[in-house]
Parts: sequence; structure tokens; C-alpha cells
Amino acid sequence: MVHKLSSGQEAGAKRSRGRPRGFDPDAILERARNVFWNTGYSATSLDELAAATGLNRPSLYGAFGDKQALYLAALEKSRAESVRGLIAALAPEETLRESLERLFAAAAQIYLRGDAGQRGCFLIGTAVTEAVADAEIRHVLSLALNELDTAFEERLRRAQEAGELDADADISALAKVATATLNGMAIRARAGADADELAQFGRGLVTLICGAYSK
Amino acid sequence: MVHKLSSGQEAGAKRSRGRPRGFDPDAILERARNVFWNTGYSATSLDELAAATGLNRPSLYGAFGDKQALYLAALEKSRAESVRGLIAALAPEETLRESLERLFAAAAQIYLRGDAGQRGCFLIGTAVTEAVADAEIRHVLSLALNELDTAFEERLRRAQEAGELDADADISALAKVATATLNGMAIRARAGADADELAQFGRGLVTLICGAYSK
DNA sequence: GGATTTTCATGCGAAATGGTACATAAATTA
DNA sequence: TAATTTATGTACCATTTCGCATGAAAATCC
Repeated sequence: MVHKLSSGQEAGAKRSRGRPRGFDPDAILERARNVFWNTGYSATSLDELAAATGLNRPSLYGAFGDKQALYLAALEKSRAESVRGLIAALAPEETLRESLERLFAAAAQIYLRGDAGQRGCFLIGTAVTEAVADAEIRHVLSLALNELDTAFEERLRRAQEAGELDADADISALAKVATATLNGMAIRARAGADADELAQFGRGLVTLICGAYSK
Repeated sequence: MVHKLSSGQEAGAKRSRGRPRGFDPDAILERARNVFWNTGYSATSLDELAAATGLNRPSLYGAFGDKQALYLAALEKSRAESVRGLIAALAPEETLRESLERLFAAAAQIYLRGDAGQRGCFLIGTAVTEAVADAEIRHVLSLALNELDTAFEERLRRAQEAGELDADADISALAKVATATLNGMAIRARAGADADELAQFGRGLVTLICGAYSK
């Protein structure tokens, strides 16, 4: 049989000794995450994961460990991407209103995607259910929420310093409401809400925040 | 063996023909729901449900149908209770601020309860994950969210008519943000947030809503 | 080229899972 | 009391699930 993918090691790192992997672990993780994203952790079987990734179970075990470890890798990837994405989206120098409008519109688009139906946010859609019984998952989820809060806080503080928000605005509370709005959109996407509803949702919050503390 | 519970039929309804049930279906449903609440639909086995309810599987099947039907019954019960509870909590004649403060404090208390760790809201904690793959669950979830929105809308409209909110306040948007705040609190409860954090969360939103449109 | 090392594929197996058949128990009706 | 009807409990079955053992394949090192 022919070797599918040379890829192997990136430039610089020297090859390991034995037979090289025939796949890119990160690409595999991406496909595995897509399966978890639709049906959650518990309802997803290793057979489904193997079918979707094109790997068989021993290869999955070799690369990631057991099902739990594979899920945690996908979860951690999602956390990192979400936080990084939010920080990036809030970075450009625009008005607060423009920033938030663009951000919520982008989030809505992501939440509405999905091969098996619109599926919201990976963290909210899959980790929340497992969080009660699994301390590791709970920890990653908690970390993610706090990081999102912090990212919003920093942006809001900048807006406050720029005079876009009043000096007495409760930045911490506004940030949490912003995070909750993302969460709410993710939930509603999974509940079947359409693009219009999500867009309206986001615009409503932007108006509330931007209108609240700036007369 | 002795018959555990006479209860049988409520006053008025005449007894059915054969051997009467030895349990109260609604009490059983309550216990089953508690199990689902902790671990979600997929990760909960019929053995666990049987152990927690004290019934064996054939009795569960006889009373509720298969696992899916049992879960749907628990879900529908939660939807009805949540909506009823919200409407009741918003009914008393207080100021809007008082109403919301009391409501969010009560919600936080519920979300922090749980025999196996704080577990948030049943709908958010268990139905959201299943909603992508299961149309019935998705429908109940969607219905619940819309009903919560409507309950908030009605209360906010009353506040508007009473002059507590400006005439140009976007009631529909505010209501969705209020629902999202409940959802956010439920998520954070599952993520391990403590009572203080949830209380702060609720107060922040109250201030935002009540401060936004009334100068 | 041969030894070593790591990956891949087939297939097994123990346990758990959802669901049910069947005999027994307990009530009602005649 | 006898017949009927419904509930209960034991035991079972087919399938799925996770995980791994084992040997073949493909690379590097000497």
C-alpha cells in the first residue's frame, strides 16, 4: 500500500526513528472535534470517530490516548481558538459599537455552520453537559469563560478610557453580559434559531451596552 | 412482599382494572430527572435510572416507554416548571428592579443545588447537547426559550407602561438579554462558579437593564 | 543489508447497554 | 371463588462499546 501523506515532521525538527505517521495529528483532531461537536462527548463512539478521521482505533489511541483524552484535546483546542479569536476580533481600532457588531455577526456565522445541523459553540454545546461529572472538563470550561470575560473587559476599559463609556460603568458586569450573549446565541443556534434571530440578538445587546453608559 | 404505597389513583378517578402501581409516576420522574440532570441524556444508563428510582427496567418501560421517552417527559416537566416559575416570579407588584433581583437570586440558588455537584438548569445542562441530533428535544428547548423571552417581555412592558422604562426601550431585545443571563448563570454554575459570582452576575444585569432606559 | 523502532490493520474480548420474554403477584369484576 | 387484567421481578438476548493484543509494514541507524 502507498504512503498517503509524507508531511511527517515540520521543517527543522529532526525525524523520529521508526515509521513515520501517515496523517497530520492536528487535521485528525479537527475532524474528531467535528464529530463531538454534533453529538457531544458521551453520544459519540470511537467507531464514529474512527470513521470520520479515516484512522482506526489503535492509531487514535497511539496519537491521543483514550476517548477522554481525545475529547480534552479537542476541548482545549476550542478554548484556545475561541479566546484567541475573541481577542483578535476586539483588537482593531474601531468604535466599541463597530467592534461588537462585527464580533457578534461573526460569531453568529460560526454558530450556524455545521454538517449535521447548526451546532453553536463547541464549549457550550458539549462541555457544559459533562462539566458536572468531570473535573477536568469543568476546569477548561471555567477557564474559557473567565478568559472571555477578561477579553471583553479589556476592550470595554479601552472604550471607557476613550470616552465611549461613562466613568462609572461597571466594566466587569458588562463583560459578563457580553459573554452571556455569546453563550445565549450559541444555545439558540443549537435550538434551531435562524440567522435573523441571532443577528437581532447581537444588535440588541450592542445597543444596550453602548447606549447604557454614554448619553 | 408488602405493598409499598397505596396512593394509587387520586380522588375522583376510578381505579383501573388490574394490579395497581406500587409507585407514584411523578415522584419516579422526579428522581429520574435528577440523574439525567447530573450526567446528561447519553451518559445516563438505564441501570442508573433503575437504581435511582428503585424501579426495574420493565416497570420504567411500562410507565414511560423507552429511555428517550423518559427523558422527554423529564424535559417537558422542566420546561413547564421553568416557564411557570418565571411567570410566577415576575407577577408580584414590585418595582422592576426588585422583581429581577429576587428572580435572579432565586435562580442562582436553584442552579447551585445538586447531589453530585452544582448542576445549573436542566434544559441548558442536558438538552442543548442533544438538540442537534434530536428534533424533538430541539423543539422543546426552542419552545422553552421563546416562552421565557415572552414572560420577560410581558414584565418589561408592564414596567414600561409604569414609567420604569423609557418609551423607546427595545423590550424584545432586553427580554432576550434577560433570558441569556439566566442561561449564562446556568452555564457558570455547571462550570463551578460560586454563589458570589452568580449573585454579582445577576445584579450586574439588573443594573444594566434598569439603568439603561431610565435616567 | 540487517537490526531496531515506530506505525498500521485485523481482529478479539470483556463489559456495559438498551430492550424484552416469561412467569409470578396483586388487584378488579363477575 | 374463578376469571381477568395489570404490575412486578428475574433472567436473558443481541448489540454496541471501549480498549488492547498481535503481527505485518515502513521508516531510521549501524
